[in-house]
Amino acid sequence: MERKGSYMGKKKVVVGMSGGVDSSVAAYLLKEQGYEVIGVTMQIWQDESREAQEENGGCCGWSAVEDARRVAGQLDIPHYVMNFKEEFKCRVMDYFVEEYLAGRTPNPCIACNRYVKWESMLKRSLEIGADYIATGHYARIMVTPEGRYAICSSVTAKKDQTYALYNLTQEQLAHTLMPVGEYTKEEIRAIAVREGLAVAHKPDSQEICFIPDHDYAAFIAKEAGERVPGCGNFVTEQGQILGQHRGITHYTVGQRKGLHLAMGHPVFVTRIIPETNEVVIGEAEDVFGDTLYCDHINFMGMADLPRPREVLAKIRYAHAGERCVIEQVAEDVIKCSFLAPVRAITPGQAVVFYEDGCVLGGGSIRRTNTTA
RNA sequence: UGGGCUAUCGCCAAGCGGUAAGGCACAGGACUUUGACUCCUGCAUUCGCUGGUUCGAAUCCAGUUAGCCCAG
Repeated sequence: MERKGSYMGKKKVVVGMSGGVDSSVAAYLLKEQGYEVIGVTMQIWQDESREAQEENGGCCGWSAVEDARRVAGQLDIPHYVMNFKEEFKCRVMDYFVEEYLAGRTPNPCIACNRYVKWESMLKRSLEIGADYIATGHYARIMVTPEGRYAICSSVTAKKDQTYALYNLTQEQLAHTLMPVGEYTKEEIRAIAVREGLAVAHKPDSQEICFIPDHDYAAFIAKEAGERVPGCGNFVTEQGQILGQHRGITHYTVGQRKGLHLAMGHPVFVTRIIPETNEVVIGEAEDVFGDTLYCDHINFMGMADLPRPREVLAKIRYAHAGERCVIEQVAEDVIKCSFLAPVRAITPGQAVVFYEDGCVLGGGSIRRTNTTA
């Protein structure tokens, strides 16, 4: 495998600047490397209350645009704002709500990456004559011996962001640069300080940016209106009713806190059944499973899956990964059989397959045998 | 209406005359792209109520209230 992009000469690149440290340094590094750099900040949602955003310091608020503009000024590069509110609403926020209504736990960042940051921003960038788009992700893009692009873990495993990028297409990767993937978080911050970038000490953003108060259920209720599921029963796998829940949108598989169930020992959500509006409760060991099926497959480092293959799979962000055998069992369905049980396989979350630190592909978890 | 039993934190539950364990739940904090997991911290001046006996009672006594069981 070889590095991509470094030999490309004087090319034009659009850097998605979130106003944070990472993307600011990304812009700086690319300029140093000789690219013609254009800074772009995406406007993807708008909250009426400004305070909420300022304290959140998220990737997409007001301060984001102002911070990005300030940094672009320091680097002496042009800066534009691109409006992707419609795409974001449709592909991220609506998706987020629909998944919860279906009893699943969505990962909006993955959807945002694939459809907004890349699909929309790349398209618009190519239209204005750019050769590449770049971001501040801690990941690297490699070319496999077969000539396919693959996202690979950065040198800093602890700030790895490859999981959320598994869904990018070959076409998108062909036009993407991730300059900060060559550095550690500490090095990036040091560069920001050394260069006197205005955002050098800004804290990392986290949590879902379009729900600053973290009240997911309230957000879903507001968006879904009449369709929001109401109270229902907490039940055991045997059907025994343990109590009332506040609506399935309040829960995710593996959850312990917030159940208000005093069983004498900790209990966890093992399954959510939207058809009956039930939340199934079980013991700590009941939330382990060894098989899952996923769809919405995206092949990245591997072009297809003609025969079973053992890989490392991550079933949620910040998951270390487990060995498993993957096998294509239908058009757009891969079965994943873990060699050892994994905790809280959650429908809606992504499963991402790795080999030697590089993303082979992944999908969206549908079915599991967590309880059966 | 007689007889018996039980009443301790939101739930369960230690305690048996010496000055209120613990678990769960909950709250706050750390971590975090799952309100996930995990970890840390906090959480009854008070033991159904009223009196009494004791230097001292949640623990003993009397009465009272409530619930459960048996008898009708």
